[in-house]
Amino acid sequence: MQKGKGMPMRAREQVIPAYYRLADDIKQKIESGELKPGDGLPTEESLGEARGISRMTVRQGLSLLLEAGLIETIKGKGSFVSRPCLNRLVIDWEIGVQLNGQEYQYRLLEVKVVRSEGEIGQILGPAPEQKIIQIKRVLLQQDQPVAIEERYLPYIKGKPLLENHLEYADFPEMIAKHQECLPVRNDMDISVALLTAEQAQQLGELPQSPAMLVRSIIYSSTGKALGVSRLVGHQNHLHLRATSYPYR
Amino acid sequence: MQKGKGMPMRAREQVIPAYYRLADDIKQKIESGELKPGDGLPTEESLGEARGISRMTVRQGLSLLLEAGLIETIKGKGSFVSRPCLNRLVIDWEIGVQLNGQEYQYRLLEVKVVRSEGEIGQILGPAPEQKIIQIKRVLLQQDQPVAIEERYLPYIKGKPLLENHLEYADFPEMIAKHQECLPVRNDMDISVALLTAEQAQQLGELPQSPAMLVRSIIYSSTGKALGVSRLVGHQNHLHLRATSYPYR
DNA sequence: TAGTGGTCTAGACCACACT
DNA sequence: GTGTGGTCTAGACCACTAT
Repeated sequence: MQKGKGMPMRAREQVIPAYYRLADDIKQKIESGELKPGDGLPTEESLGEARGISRMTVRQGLSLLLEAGLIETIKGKGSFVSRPCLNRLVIDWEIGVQLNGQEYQYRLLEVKVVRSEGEIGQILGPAPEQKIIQIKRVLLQQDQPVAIEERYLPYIKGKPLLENHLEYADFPEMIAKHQECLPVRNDMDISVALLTAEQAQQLGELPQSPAMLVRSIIYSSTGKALGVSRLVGHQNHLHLRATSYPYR
Repeated sequence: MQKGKGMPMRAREQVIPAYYRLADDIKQKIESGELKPGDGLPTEESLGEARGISRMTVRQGLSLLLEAGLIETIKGKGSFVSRPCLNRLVIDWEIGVQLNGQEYQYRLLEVKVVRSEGEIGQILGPAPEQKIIQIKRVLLQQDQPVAIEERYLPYIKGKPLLENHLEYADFPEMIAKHQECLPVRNDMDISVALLTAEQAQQLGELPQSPAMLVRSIIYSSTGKALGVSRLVGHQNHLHLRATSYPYR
């Protein structure tokens, strides 16, 4: 723990970079209330002079706070503490997490090639001759079925779906493997639905029971839909948790 | 529009900063497929040489791509195109947007002070003598009630709730005005619930009708709960839309 | 040992906001 | 005009990776 000659002060300080320490100090002051939303920060130059670091290094530190949404900067005026935005929320979509964090298993129900029609056909392809792969799986917790997932993706010659993908891959991963285009966007729609007779039977519920429906559409960078997934979850087992954007 | 002597080439290029143009060019190459996930980028030095800009400027550009999740950098090895993460989704929680984007109105139903008890009491305060303000509002679309919102926040002396806040402020904003601590975090839980008799009556539905329930808890930086909100939405009117993190 | 990204400097000029 | 943040340079040394 001693400094010693092999470890000069200079080096010790560099274990944590100067720009990071600056950002951390200011973050502390904001979270402790010493700096309140709307308050102005010292100028970049004076922040650097106070710590003996150059302005570029100060800016590197401030850019961290900017990314995190802790401050805003206005050219010609200065940097100011911003009010945290609590209306932008992040969902980490890992199905295991959403199922109350408990263990779960998959069981493959069905894989078949269907015609492009109905709602899914509308999304996936205007060409009516387009063939679509449909994959149905059931999610189990302690051998109890808790949700049904249907995935739809265009049938592409020479891009077979490997068995282990069918069993284990999450949807964006499966699409990345099966498609020629790179998937770059995922749009989700979360709503309440009533179980169809078939779904109810597979879940061991009564038809018309309420359930959460999560529909997900994967797009390429050109805006082409590469796949659709529909997850129908038992109301008592499927929750979605979201939290406001980092503000770390 | 001519360059003229007042507008040398140098200045014209600076309209869009060099670091931004670098980032944009690389982004194009990734989205067009010229650069695929896993591919390595040229070194920072060579990127700079090719464009006649310094390495620090190159790094500023790459940091944009890093933020956006388009690339990853590994010290000592290089920068690499990353596979976009489609499992992190963002919800912009603006109630108007969630209600199918249509116009809506609020109607205040009730404001009262209640004792801290039950689920809300558990969250808001261990002190049983703590008083809690309860605010109930109904959301209307075209004069049709579509959702009920209940807000709970600790009663704090000398921090009155102004009438216009009751009517119009969103929840984080209301808490920021009424609380001494700065709200920094919002945890949401989205689930399916059945309408109580009272809720059904207020929404003009049958009791036990399925609905979407969005519970939101606002926290301070010390982890203290500053408020709880429960939004119960009619299944046909309340959707949540989420999209994968920018990847702009 | 050579190559890479990570950190940092001490300047410079610019555009913008105030007064 | 003065002060601020935005952009940019031409170096430097470091730590890490690979060979």
